[in-house]
Amino acid sequence: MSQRGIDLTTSLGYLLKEASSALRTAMEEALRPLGMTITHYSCLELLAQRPGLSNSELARGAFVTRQSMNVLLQALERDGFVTRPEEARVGKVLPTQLTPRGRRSLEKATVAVRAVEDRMLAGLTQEEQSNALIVLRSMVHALRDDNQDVNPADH
Amino acid sequence: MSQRGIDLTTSLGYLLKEASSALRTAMEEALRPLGMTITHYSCLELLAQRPGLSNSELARGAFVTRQSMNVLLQALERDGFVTRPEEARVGKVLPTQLTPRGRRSLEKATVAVRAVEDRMLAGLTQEEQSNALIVLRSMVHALRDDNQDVNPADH
DNA sequence: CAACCTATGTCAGAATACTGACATGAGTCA
DNA sequence: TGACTCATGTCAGTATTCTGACATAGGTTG
Repeated sequence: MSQRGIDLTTSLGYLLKEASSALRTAMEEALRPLGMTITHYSCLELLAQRPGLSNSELARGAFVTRQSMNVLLQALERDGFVTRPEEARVGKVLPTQLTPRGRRSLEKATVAVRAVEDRMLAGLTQEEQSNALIVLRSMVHALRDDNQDVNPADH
Repeated sequence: MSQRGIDLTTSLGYLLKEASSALRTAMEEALRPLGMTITHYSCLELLAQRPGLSNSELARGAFVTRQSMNVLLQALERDGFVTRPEEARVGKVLPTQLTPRGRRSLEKATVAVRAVEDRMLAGLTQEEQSNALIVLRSMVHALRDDNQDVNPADH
């Protein structure tokens, strides 16, 4: 009669959280010697690949609120890792750029993070990895707010 | 010469974080009407499946520190969702039990969480799901602290 | 037995992220 | 043009989690 619980040992949701937690811990340990946090690193990595990203765009890319990213950006700007124009050229958007110092800092972090990711992927075939990519993308898509109960309409 | 960045669009680590973030947001929205947080729910679910778990064991199962779980347990005990003995029968371990009220509260939450998980799994075949389980377990294992560079020695 | 190590529960302070709120700029629509 | 909606940057306060620290219980090892 009463609803049975969710079996944690076979729940994809639980295992997803476990894997994410393990990755987070490993990355924190790898970045700690560099005095860098995960959000800190994510911000620099995003800026390296897509220079000129705004505060809100960086927030979405790093999976935090724009308020959290804002305080981080102010610290990064104060310490000379990034630069932002005084005023917006259009709207209120302030495009952010990496400084040479920010780029150097990111390079060390990338080495450390890549080592963690390589360790995580060890023991998985190329096919398993690409299958995992597909499955994770499907989960992300299915969980979107704007995807409550509509039929699968491909872009 | 210089280390190239990590391509976020094809990085399993980044996608893992994205999926985990999406799941977290969806679960928060589902649990908010019940006045329950994710850690809160995780604690009750763990106790339902393995009654008598200690504070530290619950912390590991919910992927938080034992300090965080401790403050949560004190609140849950104060509000009558769980009970703990005054003194430890052996060592310092205080086995925790769900109260009837805690069990009722959990049942509503399980329904909400199951709906989220079903939505996440929609569009995935049974085979894709079990393959994803295997891949995630492999990642978790590879990231363990006590698994730095030893040869694959099974259990 | 004594020294050591590990695990646990707990308190206190620090760090981090979040919610709420406000003003402003851009696009839409009647 | 004016009203409306939406997104952005930012400030302030709150909440949650973490790190540091301590005392204690149990097992291990010499």
